[in-house]
Amino acid sequence: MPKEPLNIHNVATRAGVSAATVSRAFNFPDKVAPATRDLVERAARELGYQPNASARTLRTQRSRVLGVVLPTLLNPVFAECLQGISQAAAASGYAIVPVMTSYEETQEQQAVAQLLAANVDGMILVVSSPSDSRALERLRGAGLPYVLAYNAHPGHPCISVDGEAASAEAVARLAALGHRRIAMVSGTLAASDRAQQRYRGYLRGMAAAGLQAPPLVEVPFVATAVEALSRYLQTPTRPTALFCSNDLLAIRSMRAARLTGLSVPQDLAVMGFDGIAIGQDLTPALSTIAQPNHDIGRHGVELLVQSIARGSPPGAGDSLCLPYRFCGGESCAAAAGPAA
Amino acid sequence: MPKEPLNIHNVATRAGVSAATVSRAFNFPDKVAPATRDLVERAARELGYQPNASARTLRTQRSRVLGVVLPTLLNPVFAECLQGISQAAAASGYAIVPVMTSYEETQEQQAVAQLLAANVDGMILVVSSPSDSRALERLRGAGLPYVLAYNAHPGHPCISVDGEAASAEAVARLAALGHRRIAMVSGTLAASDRAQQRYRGYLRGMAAAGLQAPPLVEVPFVATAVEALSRYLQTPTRPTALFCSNDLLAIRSMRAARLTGLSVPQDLAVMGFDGIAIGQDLTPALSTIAQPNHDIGRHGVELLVQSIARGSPPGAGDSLCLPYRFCGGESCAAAAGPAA
DNA sequence: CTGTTAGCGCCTTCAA
DNA sequence: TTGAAGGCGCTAACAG
Repeated sequence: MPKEPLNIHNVATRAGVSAATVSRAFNFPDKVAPATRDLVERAARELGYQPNASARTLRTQRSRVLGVVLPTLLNPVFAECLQGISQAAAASGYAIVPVMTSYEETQEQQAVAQLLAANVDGMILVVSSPSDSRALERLRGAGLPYVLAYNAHPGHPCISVDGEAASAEAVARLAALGHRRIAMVSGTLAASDRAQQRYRGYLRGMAAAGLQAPPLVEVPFVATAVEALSRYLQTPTRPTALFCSNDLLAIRSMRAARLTGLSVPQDLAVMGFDGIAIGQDLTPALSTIAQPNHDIGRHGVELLVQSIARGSPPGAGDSLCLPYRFCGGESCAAAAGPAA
Repeated sequence: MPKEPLNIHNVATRAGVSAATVSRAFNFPDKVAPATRDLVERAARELGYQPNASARTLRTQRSRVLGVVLPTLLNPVFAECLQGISQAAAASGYAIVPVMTSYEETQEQQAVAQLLAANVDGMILVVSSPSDSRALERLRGAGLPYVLAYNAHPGHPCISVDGEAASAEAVARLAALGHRRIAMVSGTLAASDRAQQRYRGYLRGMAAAGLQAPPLVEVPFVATAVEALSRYLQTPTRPTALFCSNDLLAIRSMRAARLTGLSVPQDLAVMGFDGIAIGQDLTPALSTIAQPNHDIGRHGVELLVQSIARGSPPGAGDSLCLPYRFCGGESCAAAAGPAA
């Protein structure tokens, strides 16, 4: 039983019309007589026909697919963002092709190349460093619409939050609680421009509060983060507050504190950054700078879809700086008074 | 500057050969003379040429794309699994198109229809109920290779763990700790066959331990889960141990306990199910049944890739039951002795 | 309003 | 080893 192909011709024959009419019935229902349309619709339904996306893409040069380049899904920030992208894309009739890069520049390049070959109509990317990215150069060269997410850079269209201001505010809040020894915890600083931006904000906030910033606590390896932090928290000059570059680090810091015998927030205040959902289900609930992860994805999609509709790629001028929200939580409290 | 199209013909001209030769140089490098191959490769590189995926797909009927149907990325279980899928797919030269269904059967159907039209070479799905799924019928009818993930069903190829046995074991361990009032907490039971499977295992485990199972605690809404659980934990006949249908529920249960003034694990033991990574960074670290989420995704991809290579879809006989791992954690302890 | 025609870019016989 | 030709399924001019 060699099943005959389910193409437009087949449907046309069954409906007693031409292929062109079937095509029109699908793409411009108004341009076809109601009676004919019914004929076509019935034939298509009976056969279970769906237009072939590849043929359509080949012919129209539009795939209705958006590429997404992300570091990883193991950090809920990006999972939440991708969820937002997915929903917004679906609402606009787009499919998505995500590619994970593990924070590696070479993988970013490969991802872009792969997605270009796949004929995506646009791309949303989170890169490690927009300044000198070969991947972005390539993209710009191709003239394909793209938007950066989370990254902030004057030369590219970006959906981001002002991480520097947010970090400065976070520090200010900790200072207002009476903390003076506020340390910043970060992953490898070089691996992410967000981390660097947040570090700048931290330094600014410390300066504004008239505090001296202790050395940055860099925790490069996830696997040993809790251990490293525990050791750090046992030093006699340990800080009374930690500002963490992201929520996962903040959660690990809380664990390190507990393992060290410190209670959060009484002995140690912990502030995160990102606003991942699970932070609010912990006890203590995580104090953090919440980014609108879902909306970052959504706005990225909308910017792309609009630009595709109007036929010109988004530019740096289309960048959007979304508001962040300070999320009180329970992991920060007033500093203990000096040992009286 | 009307940029000329970057097609195979163009490359051929520049290399001084025919389009067919360029095609061969890309697809069967051995079937072309080394000298000619160099010519083609150089021309392609200079032009930045990459074969057009849509045209290739149209011609060969193979897209090198796998569809993935998931409930949501907001539960880290699926994010971790998708990460595994993504890596395995990339390793085999496949791209992925994920579609989120919000646990809704109608969305599952749409997702399958959409992915079929997109010419994916195979699909990995997590559905709410395989037994009577219109989506799966459609898929089977199309003869497209597919695998279920997490779902277990004798009529379909599945990558899963024995959730019933695992649940029974979890209960046995709680019973061994001296707990007698062990309640199960679950989301909407009807929304997921996994939840039902785990509930069966719970009942079996209770029976085996000679314990009477209190009524199932169903927590349908995520937003009010902590509140509902807090109320539940204030009842005088509250259990001393909670077996939760998934880790997110377990985490919320721990928070509810704390809010109610109970400490975990001293006053209340909490056991989860899933093994999401973040559970191990909490304090107390989550005791749970860990599933190999990454590997579930990976095996799904490998099964599909193999079946595509051999030209026949996977069958129920190809199902894989992966081992789960009991993860000790810190959220379960011996039951407090009876008030002496 | 509908049909005819041509071609999107590629692969794959078939012939040379 | 290479080239020529046809067609995958669809859409968009252009006729009618």
